Amino acid sequence: MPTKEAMLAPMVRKLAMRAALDAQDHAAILALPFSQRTVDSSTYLVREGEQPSRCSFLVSGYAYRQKLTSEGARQIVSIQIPGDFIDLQNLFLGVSDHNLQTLTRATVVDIPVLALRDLVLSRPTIGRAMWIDALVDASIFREWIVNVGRRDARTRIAHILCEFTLRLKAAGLGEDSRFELPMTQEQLADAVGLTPVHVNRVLKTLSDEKLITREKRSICVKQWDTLRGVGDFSERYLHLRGGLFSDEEVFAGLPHG
Amino acid sequence: MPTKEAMLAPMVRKLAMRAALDAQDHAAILALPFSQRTVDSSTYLVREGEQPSRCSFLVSGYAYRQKLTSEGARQIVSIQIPGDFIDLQNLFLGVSDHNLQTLTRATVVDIPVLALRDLVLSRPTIGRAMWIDALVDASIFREWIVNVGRRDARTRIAHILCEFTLRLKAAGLGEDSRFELPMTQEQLADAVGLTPVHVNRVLKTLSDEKLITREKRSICVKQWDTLRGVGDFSERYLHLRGGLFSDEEVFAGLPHG
DNA sequence: CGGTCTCTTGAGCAGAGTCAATGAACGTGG
DNA sequence: CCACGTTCATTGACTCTGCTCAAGAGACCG
Repeated sequence: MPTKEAMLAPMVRKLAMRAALDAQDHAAILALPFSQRTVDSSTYLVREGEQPSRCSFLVSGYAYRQKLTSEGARQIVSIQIPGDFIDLQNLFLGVSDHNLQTLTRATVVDIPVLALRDLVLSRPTIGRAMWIDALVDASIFREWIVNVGRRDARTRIAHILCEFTLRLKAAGLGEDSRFELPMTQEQLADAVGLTPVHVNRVLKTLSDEKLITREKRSICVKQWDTLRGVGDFSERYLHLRGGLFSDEEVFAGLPHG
Repeated sequence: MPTKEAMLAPMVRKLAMRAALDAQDHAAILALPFSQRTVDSSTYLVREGEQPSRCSFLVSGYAYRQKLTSEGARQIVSIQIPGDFIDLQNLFLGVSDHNLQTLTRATVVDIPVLALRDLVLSRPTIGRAMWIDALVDASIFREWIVNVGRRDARTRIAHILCEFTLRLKAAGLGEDSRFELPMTQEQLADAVGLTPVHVNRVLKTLSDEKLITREKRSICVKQWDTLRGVGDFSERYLHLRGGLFSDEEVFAGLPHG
């Protein structure tokens, strides 16, 4: 049984990436009330229309936010990785406007909204860090609109692979440029607004061209520079620089080509 | 020459819709330092890569945020209407990740980022209102991802028309369900991820079916209920209820059909 | 070992794009 | 007040990217 501190430590790490927390900030975060749960993949954490009274933080595992159209089509609007706040909008919005679902078995920490609001008010630096987190989230949404609205299938998929690579790297996950992508091709399709069949064909060509390799659900970027070009990818929208990463750190270890 | 109070009054109105401001909050907003400018249509207010030192508030006129792909394609990621904060992300993000451009001749009020940060810290209710504003923004981005990713052209365009109708109505603009849409079909196309030619065809069919009427750049919704159905539109994501609007107010005056 | 889920591949189709020409609206200067 | 240029809207003909339908192959699991 992990201690309370051990469960909230990833949250300290996350917020410390966004703003310079002092010792009191650390202590205030670790003093938060919370509950913890581990759930199976495909579990709904929040459903559209609900009024959640807590905000969740993803300790381990992956999750995604999705919305359904009346035709039954699903669009994934974001992928959350370990160390992400997954529904910070509950902090101030009453009713959830989307569904939040786990991608894999996952452990989340739930924090009462009211406690988090107090924290944001009483510790300005933490408030700032959370603001930044929410704003970066919004920036990623904007890029996804561009991705889905104006890029062709090949570019779109290369782009999202680049995004995962850098985000996982920034979160300290994945080794070199290999990363576990625990998504089915159907889920990937729902994230980029394509059909699973077409995603499959595009992945095949990327793999035939040796830009990536695939095994099971793990994808390995073999030629970062080329994939970056194919995906029309610029990391500006991830706002990694705002944090503690220099350019060298961001790109270190990614294979040229 | 309008007084200082007159220029900032719309901002008070906007924030008051998001949270219950008291007299001190009002005074604090009206005491903000600011400069004001009126610019022509198509003027860039912020360019991607810049580090703006001020946040802009749109007093009159329309604006949009857009990003360009390396192919030269443009995607509009949001439309801002009078009374909107148009780049609240400058509050805490250093480098702009998108371009901000006026759609029409517009008057904006620029507020130094530092002054706004102080305000957010010193007046918690105002901070809360701005949080909500940013979170609603993000919610709209999510819906746009769905719109562009999973809806066909007809549904997509009907949906965005519904969004404008309600947002303009909530902002106290537009009479009945008539509203001025100061966009070219090319701009509308860039907002929904289609080509101008196809937008034109879809608008024609909507107009042939008497769901809307068009004159110049003004669009009038004739059969709200039907258009809402065609556009697979649900207003939840606009989070109007969080504010001062009841259901009756939101829908009042929209023509049935 | 059968069932289910996911991946893969082919064949044919269609929604939206491209290219191109015409027309309408508007502002400007002569 | 009219001629002209520019911008935007409209329409047709044709193309193509990505979708649909369908079948088969792996992989995993109880």
